[in-house]
Parts: sequence; C-alpha cells; structure tokens
Amino acid sequence: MIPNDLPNDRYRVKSLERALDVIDALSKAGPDGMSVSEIANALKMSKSATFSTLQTLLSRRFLADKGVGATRRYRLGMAFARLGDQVVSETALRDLAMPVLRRLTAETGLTARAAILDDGYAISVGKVDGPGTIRIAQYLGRRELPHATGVGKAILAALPQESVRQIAETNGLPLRTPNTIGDIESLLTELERIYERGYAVDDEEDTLGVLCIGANVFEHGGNCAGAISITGLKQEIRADSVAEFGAIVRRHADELSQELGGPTHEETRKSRD
Amino acid sequence: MIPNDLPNDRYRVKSLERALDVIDALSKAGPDGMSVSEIANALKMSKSATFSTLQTLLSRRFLADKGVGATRRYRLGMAFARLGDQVVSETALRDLAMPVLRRLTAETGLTARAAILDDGYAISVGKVDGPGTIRIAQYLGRRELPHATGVGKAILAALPQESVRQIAETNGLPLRTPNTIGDIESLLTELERIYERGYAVDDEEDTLGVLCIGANVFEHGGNCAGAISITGLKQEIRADSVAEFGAIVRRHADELSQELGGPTHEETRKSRD
DNA sequence: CTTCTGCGTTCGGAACTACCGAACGCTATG
DNA sequence: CATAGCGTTCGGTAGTTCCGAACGCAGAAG
Repeated sequence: MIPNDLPNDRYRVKSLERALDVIDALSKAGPDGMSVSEIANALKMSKSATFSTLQTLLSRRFLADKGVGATRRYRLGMAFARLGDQVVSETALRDLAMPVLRRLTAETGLTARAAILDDGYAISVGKVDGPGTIRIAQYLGRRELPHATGVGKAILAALPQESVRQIAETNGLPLRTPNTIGDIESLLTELERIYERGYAVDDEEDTLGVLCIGANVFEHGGNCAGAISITGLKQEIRADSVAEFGAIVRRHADELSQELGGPTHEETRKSRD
Repeated sequence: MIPNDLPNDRYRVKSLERALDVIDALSKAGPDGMSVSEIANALKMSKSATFSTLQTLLSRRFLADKGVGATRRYRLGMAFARLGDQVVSETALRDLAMPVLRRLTAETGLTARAAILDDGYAISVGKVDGPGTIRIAQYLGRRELPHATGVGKAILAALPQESVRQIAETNGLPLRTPNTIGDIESLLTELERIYERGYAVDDEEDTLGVLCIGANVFEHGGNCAGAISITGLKQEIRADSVAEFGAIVRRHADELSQELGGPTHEETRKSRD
C-alpha cells in the first residue's frame, strides 16, 4: 500500500504497523466508523488482535467508540484534532507566512494561503480569508492534488523533472475539471512556463469557477519550502489582471523567501545551469 | 500520565502504547523536535527500542525527520494534519451545526462557531466568519480552556459539579487575562448563573478585547453534545445588547438540540430535580 | 593533529508479549 | 424459541520486541 522507503524491515515494530493500518482504515471509513469484525476482515487480522489494538488506541483517546455490545463501532478520536492542529501550527513556513498572507489579502482583496508539499500532496498550513462574502472551502491540513492547484503547480515547478514524474506516477493525475492537466508531458511543459514567468495560474483546474495564482517560496539552501497563493472566483478576476496579480504574488513570495534566508525566484533562475 | 479508564490492562498492546508515548512526547516538544536519545531518556526506553518505534512511524509519514547522522531530529508528520482535519470534519455535531452557524452569523453579523468537549478541553469543530474585516484567530481542532471561553463555560454548565471539579483539577484554571475566573468556587457559581439564564458570556476572559456568547446543545438522551457561540470585538458589541444576543444564541442552540433529538434548555431545566 | 566524547545506528540473543483460535455471553432477528 | 452473528475473554505458543553492547562517525577538546 505504502512503498517502503527504508531498506531495513528489521527496525519496524509490526504491532505498531498494524495499529497504523487500523488508523488508516478508519480514516477511510465514514463518520459511522467500523466494527471490530469489519476492521479485522479488511486488514486480514484476527479479531482478538484487532480488539487489543483498538482498546489501546481507545484508552489514549486516539479513537472514540460509539454504542456498546453487539453494535459497538470505532472511529478516529479527537487526539488527532489536537495533534493535527499542532503540526500545522508548528510548520516553519507558517509563522513567517501569516503576516505576508495578510498583506497579500489586503492588497488584492482575495483569500490568501500558504502550503507545503508533503508525501506528494499540497497541504495548507495557513490562510487568510478575503473580505468577499463568498468563500471557498479550504481547510488547513487538507491534502490537495499538486497538479491541479496554484500552490501545487508552483511547488512542482521548483522540483526536478524526476521528482515530478515520480509524484505523478504515485498519485496519478486525476481530472478534477475539464481544465485539469491530465498527462505528464503537458504538465512538465506547463511547469517550465511557470518557472519562466515566476507564478502559476490554476484556471478552473481544481474547481469550476475558481481561479488561483501561486508562487513558490525558497528556504535557506535554495530548497523549495512551499508556496503562497491567492484564490478568488473567476468572475471577480479580470483576465487582463491575472499577470498583474501574478507579479504581486511573486513579489510577496520573494519577500517571504528572503525572510526564510532563501533566494528569490530571480536568483534561482540565474543560478540554474 | 493518562488515567486508565479500562480495568483490563491485558488487552493493551504495550509496544503501541510506547509509540503513543513517543507521539505525546513529540507533541509537547517544540517545532525542532527531539533526538532519539532525548526521547529514550524522557520515556525511560532503550535507545534501540525507541529507534525502531521512530522508524516505523517515520516510514508511514506519521513523523518527519530533519538532519542526518549525529544531528537527526524527529517531529510529528503531516499525516496528523490530514487525520486531524478529517476528524473535525466528520464530527456529528458539525454537519447539523453548520447551517445554524450560518444563520447565526447572518442574524448577528458576528463570527459563529461550534465546539465539543473532549478530554477536558473545548475543541472547535466548525465555524463561520462574520463579515467584519477584523477576525479572531480560531482554528478548527484547537484545544481551548473550557473555563475561559463562551463555548467552554456553556458546556461546563451542563455538567455535574463533580465533573467540573475533576476537569479543573486535571487542567488547572490558568489565568488567560485579568478577567479569567481562576478559582473553582467562583467558576461553579458562574456556571450556576449560566445554567439559569441559558447562555454564557466570556467577557475578555480568554483574550483581551474579545467578547463571546455561548449556549450549550443537547443530543438524544439529554447529554450535552457541545455548544455554539458568537464572537466579536468588545467594542462592536454594546453592553446592553449582550442579553439580546444571548437570547438569540440560546434560541439557535435549542433548534440545534431538537435537530439532534435532544431537549431544549428549558426542558432540561424543568427535568432537573 | 590527535584524542575523546557522544551521537545515531546496527546486531545477536534472551525474554516476553502479542497473536491465534476457540469459547462465552449477549442481542437481534427469523 | 432457535439461530446467527456480534463483541469480548482466555490459555498457550510462536514469533516478536527489547536489551545491552558494539560500530562508525562527527564535532569538541586538548
């Protein structure tokens, strides 16, 4: 299911891996959760082993249970809510990005957010809503497809082709809308264009009616730390102002890069051989 | 550290419990994380057992590592961000609460949110921002102190004194501002007043300049499912309109209670012997 | 430059624990 | 009333996890 990055299977705790399998399974289940038997069958574990694992996670509030006796069901507990919030709050990019996002929102009137790449997905770590009444649902911590969003494409544009190909192979390139880029070659061409002009445009590629403009941020050492973006309804962004907004996002991203001790977009372009 | 609710120690997976200890330890550490030795010393585990646990969590992206060789450090990974978002999104109260929160925001012009009590903390599971330009940072999933917030006090008011005392003993009653209620007897008196009038007022008790009005929500069976609240800057809420807002929040909370199949506040008061 | 300390990582073997499969009590259903 | 299926309990064993020591390496100290 998940590829083994590490060659040494020896240094893995099997009973812990099973517990993580249980958590994964429950995360894919609905709000109603799963019963002991359902989990045991799905993961091909014995009922008793599954039961012990569930009891352990339950006693530490990593799971919650509902019902008793023959109808007892387990689902993910609030411990994850706390830990998830903590992880997002502690991301290095976040603290420095928040003031920049506020300025970006003030300047453009659009919702601004910051995201990082993790495990092949773009993950929002901070956002500032725009004053507009209609808002796009963008929860923190949510995993988004990098090939279909402004932040995602901006981050991919800073990666070597190899890495992009690998991510595309692992996650695929699902078509979210008719505008989504669905094949790897077109994506690489698009990433090259993004690299040249310094910002990415998601023109209804993830959600119809929504336009998003992102630019990548670099940390000390020149690695891409993530990206920031502005998001708005397509109808409220004039086509001829996209380039203007792109330049604004690029400028703020460069500011953020320098705060992180990294190079600006212009500097990375010059150092590219 | 965490009290054992279950009498049967037999059905616990020890190696999993240690992994959860590691996660807890890392959640208390800063963004820089901890090294293998630090964790091993803190939890009185051997370095090799700690190492195996870390490798397992790492291979499943539950942890992230930074640095190599002698300076390698571990911190919580983005898997928690995803799971946390999922848990919050799937909370039973949330689905029914969101439309109510939207109505509440439309009616009052203030930010509305819903929270539940879990493990002695108030946890936000849904929110709708008001149209005002200045917004109070209220992230979903964040743990807040129940004695210092509108939602928190509203929930506590529905609990037996015993439970409130226990929560106060476990978490303490930290003074967030000069207005925070810091001793248990004053808190119990305040909760009685909240119970009588049906809504809780947090008057700069958590954050200076911020006022919050909350009311509890009951589910089928009469248990308190959580609370909803409105939040605004104190300067934008006239003192003589607090009672009016309180009645509005109470009314929407009762609507929500009935949707959940629970009693209204008035009904619980009548049934109290 | 050398020594030394402390780090993360590796490894063999002993001890234990986590698992299996069967059995129990229970609820709901036919 | 019988039955099927659920969650939970339990004894014994096989396999796992853990310990302690050792290794290679990096940076600090001399």
